[in-house]
Amino acid sequence: MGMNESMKALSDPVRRHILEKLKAGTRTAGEIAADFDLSNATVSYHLKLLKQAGFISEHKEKNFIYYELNTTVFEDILRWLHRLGG
Amino acid sequence: MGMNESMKALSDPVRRHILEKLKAGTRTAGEIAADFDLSNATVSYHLKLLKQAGFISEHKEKNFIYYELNTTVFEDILRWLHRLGG
DNA sequence: ATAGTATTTAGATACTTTTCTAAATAGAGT
DNA sequence: ACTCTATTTAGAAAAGTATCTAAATACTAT
Repeated sequence: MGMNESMKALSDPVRRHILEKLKAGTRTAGEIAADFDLSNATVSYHLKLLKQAGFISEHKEKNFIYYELNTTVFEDILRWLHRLGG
Repeated sequence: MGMNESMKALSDPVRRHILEKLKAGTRTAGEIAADFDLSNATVSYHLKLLKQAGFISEHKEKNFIYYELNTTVFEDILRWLHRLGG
């Protein structure tokens, strides 16, 4: 975690779209992948980066992996942006 | 401009540092470059990206180019972050 | 045990970004 | 006009990121 990892994570449109989707509620990896014209492997890679940056967390259930949004991480970024231009 | 350009611009630590420096007041390209262990050409490249994304603006005076922070661009990003996690 | 589904990991390739050096531009002062 | 300083642009090399396909893992259900 840290500012750099967070900002890098948010710098890709696919990853921002994933977060927006998860804002509406928990989703499985497959449901998330279905939104994109990308292989599941690629979406899995993006999920991994978001998870590493702390934006999402996962839990297994049956043979699905559910992802959910983790809002606490946004605070540092918001603080930084507010200090600069908010 | 647009979300993608803004986020990409903020995704690099050098560029974030430049914005922080400019928060304290207008600076010339040279003064900004002096903060980094990078060539002036490289810093100039980062300034160009920040300018294109609308985060900074420039004006010439003698043979210096002064850069200054442009806070209005932060609003879209703040809105997006607030909607998601704020 | 086997077969099927969901997802990730590995390795390769293509693309993008960052950085450098050298050359170009522009303006200031002599 | 010439020289000096400030800065940018061009082109190339290096590093980093996104993507794919194929193989691996893990769990379910028969």
